[in-house]
Amino acid sequence: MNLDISDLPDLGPLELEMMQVVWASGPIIAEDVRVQLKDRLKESTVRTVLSRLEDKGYLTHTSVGRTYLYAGAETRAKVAARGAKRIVDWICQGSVEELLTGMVDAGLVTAKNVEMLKAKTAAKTV
Amino acid sequence: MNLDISDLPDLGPLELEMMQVVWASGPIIAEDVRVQLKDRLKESTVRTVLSRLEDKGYLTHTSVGRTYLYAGAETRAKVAARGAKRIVDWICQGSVEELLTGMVDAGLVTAKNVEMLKAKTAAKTV
DNA sequence: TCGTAGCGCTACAACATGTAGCATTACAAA
DNA sequence: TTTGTAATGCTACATGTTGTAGCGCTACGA
Repeated sequence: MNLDISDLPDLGPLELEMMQVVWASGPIIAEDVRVQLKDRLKESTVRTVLSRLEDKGYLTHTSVGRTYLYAGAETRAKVAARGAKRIVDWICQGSVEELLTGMVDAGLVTAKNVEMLKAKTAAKTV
Repeated sequence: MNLDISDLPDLGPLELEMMQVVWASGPIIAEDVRVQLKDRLKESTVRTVLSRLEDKGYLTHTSVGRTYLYAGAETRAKVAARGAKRIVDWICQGSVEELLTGMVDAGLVTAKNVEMLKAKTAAKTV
Protein backbone atom coordinates (compact mmCIF):
# COMPACT_ATOMS: atom_id res chain seq x y z
CA MET A 1 0.00 0.00 0.00
CA ASN A 2 1.07 3.57 0.52
CA LEU A 3 2.23 3.97 4.08
CA ASP A 4 5.75 5.10 3.48
CA ILE A 5 4.97 8.50 4.86
CA SER A 6 8.48 9.09 6.09
CA ASP A 7 8.93 11.93 8.50
CA LEU A 8 10.06 15.33 7.38
CA PRO A 9 11.26 18.16 9.61
CA ASP A 10 8.71 20.67 10.81
CA LEU A 11 8.13 23.99 9.15
CA GLY A 12 8.22 27.40 10.71
CA PRO A 13 5.63 30.10 9.90
CA LEU A 14 7.71 31.71 7.20
CA GLU A 15 8.64 28.38 5.68
CA LEU A 16 4.96 27.48 5.59
CA GLU A 17 4.17 30.79 3.96
CA MET A 18 6.69 30.16 1.26
CA MET A 19 5.35 26.68 0.67
CA GLN A 20 1.95 28.22 0.14
CA VAL A 21 3.40 30.59 -2.40
CA VAL A 22 5.05 27.75 -4.26
CA TRP A 23 1.98 25.57 -4.11
CA ALA A 24 -0.17 28.42 -5.33
CA SER A 25 2.09 29.59 -8.12
CA GLY A 26 3.55 26.36 -9.33
CA PRO A 27 7.25 26.37 -10.35
CA ILE A 28 8.63 29.71 -9.33
CA ILE A 29 11.92 31.57 -9.01
CA ALA A 30 13.25 33.10 -5.82
CA GLU A 31 12.65 36.68 -6.86
CA ASP A 32 9.00 36.01 -7.57
CA VAL A 33 8.59 34.35 -4.21
CA ARG A 34 10.03 37.49 -2.67
CA VAL A 35 7.53 39.61 -4.53
CA GLN A 36 4.66 37.36 -3.51
CA LEU A 37 5.70 37.96 0.07
CA LYS A 38 5.15 41.65 -0.59
CA ASP A 39 8.81 42.57 -0.89
CA ARG A 40 9.06 42.30 2.81
CA LEU A 41 12.23 40.22 2.81
CA LYS A 42 15.67 40.54 1.31
CA GLU A 43 16.68 38.33 -1.57
CA SER A 44 19.17 36.45 0.53
CA THR A 45 16.56 35.73 3.14
CA VAL A 46 14.22 34.26 0.59
CA ARG A 47 17.01 32.20 -0.89
CA THR A 48 18.11 30.87 2.46
CA VAL A 49 14.64 29.71 3.37
CA LEU A 50 14.08 28.24 -0.06
CA SER A 51 17.31 26.28 0.32
CA ARG A 52 16.33 25.01 3.72
CA LEU A 53 12.99 23.97 2.38
CA GLU A 54 14.77 21.99 -0.27
CA ASP A 55 17.14 20.46 2.29
CA LYS A 56 14.15 19.46 4.33
CA GLY A 57 12.66 17.74 1.36
CA TYR A 58 9.71 20.02 0.74
CA LEU A 59 10.99 21.59 -2.44
CA THR A 60 12.99 20.56 -5.45
CA HIS A 61 14.48 22.76 -8.09
CA THR A 62 15.48 22.62 -11.69
CA SER A 63 17.79 25.04 -13.38
CA VAL A 64 16.73 27.28 -16.19
CA GLY A 65 19.91 28.81 -17.40
CA ARG A 66 21.51 29.67 -14.11
CA THR A 67 18.26 30.42 -12.42
CA TYR A 68 16.60 28.02 -10.01
CA LEU A 69 13.01 27.14 -10.54
CA TYR A 70 11.53 25.82 -7.33
CA ALA A 71 8.60 23.45 -7.13
CA GLY A 72 6.91 21.64 -4.30
CA ALA A 73 8.28 18.15 -3.82
CA GLU A 74 4.86 17.00 -2.68
CA THR A 75 1.31 18.21 -2.84
CA ARG A 76 -0.43 19.94 0.01
CA ALA A 77 -2.53 16.85 0.53
CA LYS A 78 0.53 14.66 0.94
CA VAL A 79 2.20 16.97 3.36
CA ALA A 80 -1.05 17.28 5.25
CA ALA A 81 -1.42 13.52 5.39
CA ARG A 82 2.07 13.20 6.73
CA GLY A 83 1.20 15.65 9.46
CA ALA A 84 -1.91 13.67 10.26
CA LYS A 85 0.13 10.51 10.45
CA ARG A 86 2.49 12.13 12.85
CA ILE A 87 -0.41 13.07 15.06
CA VAL A 88 -1.77 9.56 14.94
CA ASP A 89 1.59 8.05 15.79
CA TRP A 90 2.70 10.48 18.43
CA ILE A 91 -0.53 11.43 20.09
CA CYS A 92 -3.10 8.79 19.32
CA GLN A 93 -0.75 5.85 19.71
CA GLY A 94 -1.44 4.70 16.22
CA SER A 95 -5.20 4.94 16.40
CA VAL A 96 -6.54 6.83 13.41
CA GLU A 97 -9.98 6.33 14.86
CA GLU A 98 -9.01 8.47 17.79
CA LEU A 99 -7.96 11.33 15.57
CA LEU A 100 -11.04 11.01 13.39
CA THR A 101 -13.28 10.88 16.41
CA GLY A 102 -11.70 13.98 17.80
CA MET A 103 -12.14 15.75 14.51
CA VAL A 104 -15.83 14.95 14.42
CA ASP A 105 -16.32 16.03 18.00
CA ALA A 106 -14.54 19.25 17.27
CA GLY A 107 -16.85 19.85 14.36
CA LEU A 108 -13.97 19.71 11.94
CA VAL A 109 -15.41 16.77 10.05
CA THR A 110 -19.07 16.73 9.13
CA ALA A 111 -21.50 14.31 7.54
CA LYS A 112 -20.84 15.98 4.23
CA ASN A 113 -17.15 15.22 4.45
CA VAL A 114 -17.95 11.66 5.30
CA GLU A 115 -20.04 11.30 2.18
CA MET A 116 -17.09 12.41 0.14
CA LEU A 117 -14.85 9.96 1.95
CA LYS A 118 -17.27 7.17 1.37
CA ALA A 119 -17.17 7.77 -2.34
CA LYS A 120 -13.43 8.07 -2.38
CA THR A 121 -12.68 4.97 -0.34
CA ALA A 122 -15.23 3.03 -2.34
CA ALA A 123 -13.50 4.04 -5.55
CA LYS A 124 -10.22 2.96 -4.04
CA THR A 125 -11.43 -0.49 -3.08
CA VAL A 126 -12.25 -1.18 -6.71
CA MET B 1 -20.88 24.46 17.61
CA ASN B 2 -17.48 23.39 18.80
CA LEU B 3 -14.87 25.13 16.76
CA ASP B 4 -13.06 26.97 19.49
CA ILE B 5 -9.98 24.88 18.96
CA SER B 6 -7.64 27.60 20.12
CA ASP B 7 -4.02 27.09 19.34
CA LEU B 8 -1.61 25.67 21.85
CA PRO B 9 2.17 25.67 21.58
CA ASP B 10 3.84 22.67 20.05
CA LEU B 11 5.28 19.85 22.06
CA GLY B 12 8.77 18.45 21.91
CA PRO B 13 9.49 14.70 21.97
CA LEU B 14 9.99 14.56 25.71
CA GLU B 15 6.95 16.68 26.37
CA LEU B 16 4.92 14.36 24.19
CA GLU B 17 6.30 11.36 26.04
CA MET B 18 5.23 12.82 29.34
CA MET B 19 1.79 13.58 28.01
CA GLN B 20 1.49 9.94 27.04
CA VAL B 21 2.43 8.93 30.56
CA VAL B 22 -0.17 11.23 32.04
CA TRP B 23 -2.84 10.16 29.60
CA ALA B 24 -2.06 6.53 30.25
CA SER B 25 -1.89 6.74 34.01
CA GLY B 26 -4.50 9.30 34.76
CA PRO B 27 -3.76 11.82 37.56
CA ILE B 28 -0.15 11.29 38.52
CA ILE B 29 2.58 12.86 40.62
CA ALA B 30 5.94 13.99 39.32
CA GLU B 31 7.91 11.19 40.91
CA ASP B 32 5.73 8.56 39.27
CA VAL B 33 6.15 10.21 35.93
CA ARG B 34 9.87 10.02 36.47
CA VAL B 35 9.62 6.32 37.21
CA GLN B 36 7.45 5.73 34.17
CA LEU B 37 10.20 7.29 32.11
CA LYS B 38 12.49 4.58 33.47
CA ASP B 39 14.30 6.79 35.97
CA ARG B 40 16.20 8.22 33.11
CA LEU B 41 15.72 11.82 34.17
CA LYS B 42 16.35 13.83 37.31
CA GLU B 43 13.45 14.96 39.44
CA SER B 44 14.02 18.58 38.57
CA THR B 45 13.97 17.80 34.89
CA VAL B 46 10.66 16.06 35.16
CA ARG B 47 9.23 18.90 37.21
CA THR B 48 10.43 21.53 34.79
CA VAL B 49 8.82 19.81 31.84
CA LEU B 50 5.64 19.16 33.76
CA SER B 51 5.46 22.85 34.62
CA ARG B 52 5.99 23.86 31.05
CA LEU B 53 3.31 21.49 29.97
CA GLU B 54 0.97 23.15 32.40
CA ASP B 55 2.01 26.60 31.23
CA LYS B 56 1.31 25.52 27.69
CA GLY B 57 -2.14 24.43 28.69
CA TYR B 58 -1.75 20.71 28.25
CA LEU B 59 -1.84 19.82 31.93
CA THR B 60 -3.57 20.99 35.06
CA HIS B 61 -2.76 20.06 38.61
CA THR B 62 -4.48 19.79 41.92
CA SER B 63 -2.73 19.69 45.25
CA VAL B 64 -2.89 16.74 47.59
CA GLY B 65 -1.20 17.96 50.70
CA ARG B 66 1.75 19.74 49.22
CA THR B 67 2.10 17.33 46.35
CA TYR B 68 0.95 18.13 42.84
CA LEU B 69 -1.26 15.72 41.07
CA TYR B 70 -1.06 16.31 37.34
CA ALA B 71 -3.78 15.47 34.88
CA GLY B 72 -4.23 16.10 31.20
CA ALA B 73 -6.16 19.27 30.48
CA GLU B 74 -7.64 17.63 27.41
CA THR B 75 -8.03 14.21 25.96
CA ARG B 76 -5.77 12.78 23.34
CA ALA B 77 -8.60 13.09 20.83
CA LYS B 78 -8.98 16.81 21.50
CA VAL B 79 -5.30 17.52 21.23
CA ALA B 80 -5.18 15.42 18.09
CA ALA B 81 -8.10 17.32 16.62
CA ARG B 82 -6.39 20.58 17.36
CA GLY B 83 -3.35 19.36 15.51
CA ALA B 84 -5.51 18.37 12.59
CA LYS B 85 -7.11 21.77 12.56
CA ARG B 86 -3.74 23.39 12.49
CA ILE B 87 -2.82 21.31 9.47
CA VAL B 88 -6.05 22.25 7.75
CA ASP B 89 -5.56 25.94 8.45
CA TRP B 90 -1.88 26.20 7.74
CA ILE B 91 -1.39 23.72 4.98
CA CYS B 92 -4.73 23.02 3.37
CA GLN B 93 -5.92 26.60 3.45
CA GLY B 94 -8.93 25.64 5.45
CA SER B 95 -9.97 22.72 3.33
CA VAL B 96 -10.63 19.69 5.52
CA GLU B 97 -11.43 17.81 2.36
CA GLU B 98 -7.87 18.22 1.25
CA LEU B 99 -6.52 16.70 4.44
CA LEU B 100 -9.03 13.88 4.36
CA THR B 101 -8.27 13.18 0.75
CA GLY B 102 -4.60 13.05 1.49
CA MET B 103 -5.20 10.67 4.36
CA VAL B 104 -7.15 8.31 2.17
CA ASP B 105 -4.56 8.44 -0.57
CA ALA B 106 -1.85 7.72 1.96
CA GLY B 107 -3.80 4.73 3.14
CA LEU B 108 -4.21 6.26 6.57
CA VAL B 109 -7.97 6.24 6.36
CA THR B 110 -9.79 3.19 5.09
CA ALA B 111 -13.34 2.25 4.25
CA LYS B 112 -13.67 0.78 7.72
CA ASN B 113 -12.81 4.09 9.30
CA VAL B 114 -15.34 5.79 7.10
CA GLU B 115 -18.06 3.44 8.30
CA MET B 116 -17.29 4.43 11.84
CA LEU B 117 -17.38 8.08 10.89
CA LYS B 118 -20.67 7.66 9.16
CA ALA B 119 -22.21 6.25 12.29
CA LYS B 120 -20.71 8.92 14.45
CA THR B 121 -21.68 11.89 12.33
CA ALA B 122 -25.14 10.44 11.89
CA ALA B 123 -25.54 10.18 15.64
CA LYS B 124 -24.40 13.75 15.91
CA THR B 125 -26.88 15.09 13.41
CA VAL B 126 -29.71 13.73 15.54
C1' DT C 1 35.64 43.89 -20.61
C1' DC C 2 32.68 44.86 -17.01
C1' DG C 3 28.34 45.48 -14.48
C1' DT C 4 24.95 42.73 -12.64
C1' DA C 5 21.99 38.92 -11.67
C1' DG C 6 21.81 34.70 -9.20
C1' DC C 7 23.92 31.38 -6.23
C1' DG C 8 26.64 29.46 -2.22
C1' DC C 9 28.48 30.22 2.27
C1' DT C 10 28.64 32.33 6.71
C1' DA C 11 26.70 34.76 10.59
C1' DC C 12 23.85 35.87 14.22
C1' DA C 13 20.01 36.90 17.39
C1' DA C 14 15.86 35.02 19.42
C1' DC C 15 13.35 31.37 20.96
C1' DA C 16 12.35 26.40 22.10
C1' DT C 17 13.60 22.30 24.42
C1' DG C 18 16.12 19.06 27.21
C1' DT C 19 18.64 18.88 31.30
C1' DA C 20 19.58 19.99 35.89
C1' DG C 21 21.23 22.60 40.24
C1' DC C 22 19.95 25.24 44.24
C1' DA C 23 17.08 27.72 47.55
C1' DT C 24 13.00 27.60 50.21
C1' DT C 25 9.46 25.69 52.84
C1' DA C 26 6.43 22.66 55.21
C1' DC C 27 5.51 18.32 57.39
C1' DA C 28 6.95 14.19 60.00
C1' DA C 29 9.84 11.87 63.05
C1' DA C 30 12.73 12.02 67.02
C1' DT D 1 10.79 21.74 69.50
C1' DT D 2 14.18 20.76 66.44
C1' DT D 3 15.65 19.07 62.23
C1' DG D 4 15.99 16.04 58.14
C1' DT D 5 13.71 15.56 54.01
C1' DA D 6 10.52 15.78 50.38
C1' DA D 7 8.23 18.79 47.11
C1' DT D 8 8.10 23.14 44.94
C1' DG D 9 9.81 27.38 42.59
C1' DC D 10 13.43 29.78 40.34
C1' DT D 11 17.48 30.07 37.60
C1' DA D 12 20.80 28.42 34.33
C1' DC D 13 22.65 26.72 30.30
C1' DA D 14 23.83 24.12 26.03
C1' DT D 15 21.97 22.83 21.66
C1' DG D 16 19.07 23.15 17.71
C1' DT D 17 15.78 25.74 14.85
C1' DT D 18 14.16 29.70 12.46
C1' DG D 19 14.09 34.33 10.71
C1' DT D 20 17.02 37.63 8.79
C1' DA D 21 20.72 39.11 6.10
C1' DG D 22 25.68 40.25 4.37
C1' DC D 23 29.33 39.05 1.24
C1' DG D 24 31.95 36.97 -2.23
C1' DC D 25 32.10 34.41 -6.54
C1' DT D 26 30.76 33.55 -11.26
C1' DA D 27 28.63 33.58 -15.61
C1' DC D 28 26.09 36.07 -19.08
C1' DG D 29 24.64 40.16 -21.64
C1' DA D 30 25.75 44.94 -23.12
